Amino acid sequence: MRVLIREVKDRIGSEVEISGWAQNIRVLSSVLFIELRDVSGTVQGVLLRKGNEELFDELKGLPRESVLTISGEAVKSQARIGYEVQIKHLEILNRAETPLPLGVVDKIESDIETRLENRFLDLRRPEVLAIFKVQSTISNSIRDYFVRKGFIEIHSPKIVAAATEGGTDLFPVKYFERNAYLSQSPQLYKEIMMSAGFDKVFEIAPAFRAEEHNTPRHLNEFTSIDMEMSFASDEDVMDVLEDVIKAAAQSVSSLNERELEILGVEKPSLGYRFRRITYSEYVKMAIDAGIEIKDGDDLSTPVLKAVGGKINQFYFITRWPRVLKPFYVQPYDDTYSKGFDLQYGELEITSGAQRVHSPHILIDNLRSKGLSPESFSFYVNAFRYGMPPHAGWAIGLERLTMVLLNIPNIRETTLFPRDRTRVTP
RNA sequence: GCCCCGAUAGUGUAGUGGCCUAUCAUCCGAGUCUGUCGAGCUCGGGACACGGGUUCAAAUCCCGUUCGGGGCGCCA
Repeated sequence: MRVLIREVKDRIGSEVEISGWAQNIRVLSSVLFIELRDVSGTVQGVLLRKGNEELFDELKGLPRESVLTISGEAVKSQARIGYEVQIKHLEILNRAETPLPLGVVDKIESDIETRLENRFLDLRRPEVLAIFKVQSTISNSIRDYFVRKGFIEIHSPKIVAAATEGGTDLFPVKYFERNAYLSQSPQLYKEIMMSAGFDKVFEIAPAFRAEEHNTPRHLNEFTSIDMEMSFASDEDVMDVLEDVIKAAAQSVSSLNERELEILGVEKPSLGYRFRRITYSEYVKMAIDAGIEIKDGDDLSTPVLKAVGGKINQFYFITRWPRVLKPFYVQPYDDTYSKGFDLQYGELEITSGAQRVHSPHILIDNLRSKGLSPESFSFYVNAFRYGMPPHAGWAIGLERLTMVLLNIPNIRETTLFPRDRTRVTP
């Protein structure tokens, strides 16, 4: 019966059977050591030549990263971790080819490009696995939070007929005799769910953006964590967002101590209240920092770096100018809106807003953004027969993972990233 | 879309016109070593992205192609 390598230390003195990858084999004249790795950790197996000549010779020539099962007694030893497995039986399940296109335990760091080309090998590295164990905690914790608070999980269509928000480029797909697109966001659908009376919904699903960006923080396919709630304001959903982020950080701190240690990252400590800085205040801060910008300009990357780069915390930028936000964002006054972003330093993690709920304002907004209300009739109709006030936001899961683990490149927090030039693996 | 940069063994690199039948490490292979743990030691193997040009001479300079990285725009 197979046990996980992590469990071996609780079975000292008894027989164990473990399976995994032979990540390193050290051969001396009459004894050899084999480091076996599985999802839970590594342990060393040891074999004396004397009395095991045949097994010894077989293992001696085994290529690294071959998959095998070994069994034998777990014993205390002078191994670094204090115990090892004395090999009695061994079954080679699959022999790896040589040389490896990417060393799993080599002392040499490979380029991100080489690593992504051979991602299945790269993902075998404990520090890469750790990222995705943490990401699993984050998404589970957020899902758990929503379910506890009475949100309904939804699954909106990813093949859509038209641009959801305008602006962003979409990936066209052939839909039988018509043209359709991959969804850039569940925005319109989650709002329709408010009209449908679901009250509070969330969705964790891919979003697709056909922008030709080439940066360490953009993907053309990412995982969007969306929420929308009825009878709520921008302030209300900012409270929820702060709660959600703190819950996720708390879960990571308590469930992923080992992964944080492997990654050399401190437990995220979010014992502070997220600051709420209005857009206009932010512009003033930029001006004070000597940057040329005026109220009404978008916050460019250099501005966010100059101002936000000094804030090593989560904080909101609120009340954005209406002209800089999409048509569905509720006005605050003639100039400003109830749209907000959640930032960490210079990086945007979330954007959200209280939404327009009046069909008349919605139609005006669509027109003023140069969009045709007729082509959004499936959406506008939901506003005409009783749409409650509502608000919501969307977090990028990969970006949140970057921030909580202090990882500078979003490709590191994505299993198989889709960027400007990569569709395989 | 605009701008900048890069491409040398499986992997990571050295190299700035002749000293390059190309450096080092890792890796792979052979051998050696009763307990290693980044094992050690000896020997061996393996590369100048592609096409064109300049030159007596090109990994090195120029042009193009392909692929990649970064910055900006835009966004999660």
